[in-house]
Amino acid sequence: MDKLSIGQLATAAEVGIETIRYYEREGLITAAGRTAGNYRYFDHKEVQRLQFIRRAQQLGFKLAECRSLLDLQEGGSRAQVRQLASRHLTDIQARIADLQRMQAILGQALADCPGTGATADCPIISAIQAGGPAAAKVFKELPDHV
Amino acid sequence: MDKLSIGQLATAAEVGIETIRYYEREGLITAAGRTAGNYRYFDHKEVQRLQFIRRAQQLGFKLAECRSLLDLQEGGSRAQVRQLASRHLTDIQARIADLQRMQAILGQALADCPGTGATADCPIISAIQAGGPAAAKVFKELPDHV
DNA sequence: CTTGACTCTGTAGTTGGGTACAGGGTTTAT
DNA sequence: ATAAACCCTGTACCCAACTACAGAGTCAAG
Repeated sequence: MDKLSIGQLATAAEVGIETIRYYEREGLITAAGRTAGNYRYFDHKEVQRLQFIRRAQQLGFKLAECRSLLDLQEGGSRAQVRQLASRHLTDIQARIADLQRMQAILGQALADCPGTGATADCPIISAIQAGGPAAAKVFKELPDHV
Repeated sequence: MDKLSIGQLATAAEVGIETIRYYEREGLITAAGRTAGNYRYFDHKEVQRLQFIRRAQQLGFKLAECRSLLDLQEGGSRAQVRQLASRHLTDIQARIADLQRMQAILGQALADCPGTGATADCPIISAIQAGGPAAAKVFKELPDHV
């Protein structure tokens, strides 16, 4: 058979069988057909498709975005791909900025903390409470996605 | 009454009533008692406690970590607080590093993309596929938490 | 004394990306 | 022929941090 069973596809693409069925339900991949006994069979190109999905996930794309990218790959414009990637990059940059703000506050609080004694007036605890010394330097309201 | 009803506490701390009941179930706050009609009542200090939780969340602490911090606040050592904060900071830094790697790949791919034409050989799509030109520069396996 | 606001418990749903069965049917190798 | 290995559907479960009811009881103002 020049087609792959679901197990062969799973092995080839290094994903779980349940994952493939899940992706099929979610519309990310499609079985080429079914055998007489109702077994799915897949084209070899689905291996590439699954690898594409994994790489896109490693770049932080959600499954829905992976689906869009796959759709665009076969019949979309570069402008559309660009827009998707660009929005995603903006989102990543926002998340970096939020994490960096947390890092700044925590790093300062840790630097201020002698590391011994009881927790009364601990600079780390203070940094969490409103107007704590470390927090006062950088504290701001956070957006929803934190 | 010098105590607060759940609704009054919710208003004062600017959280939802359901959130307070959820936090109680999770052991983050405790009602001072119950009325004859089985209504919870709370001490005013719970307002501060809820605000503490919110600030800690804004610093990226999970609820379970907030609970630990609150426990340590009343009867823990600075060393314990330090350890918790320090581990959290390490986690944040790892997440920043991952996001920055994504940013580098996507940023490069976007820079390489003219933004017009079909998606064949689109540098963004290529960056996602194995060995794409932008990806080749920086691509590595990602840890689990991405 | 009634109306409306408030609260109670308990359960289920949300998002995202799967994972884990249970209880069957199919296929393949010997 | 039969056992092992494979596959099917459907459902439920996992994480986190809530949120949304349903259906009942309670409380305060007029």
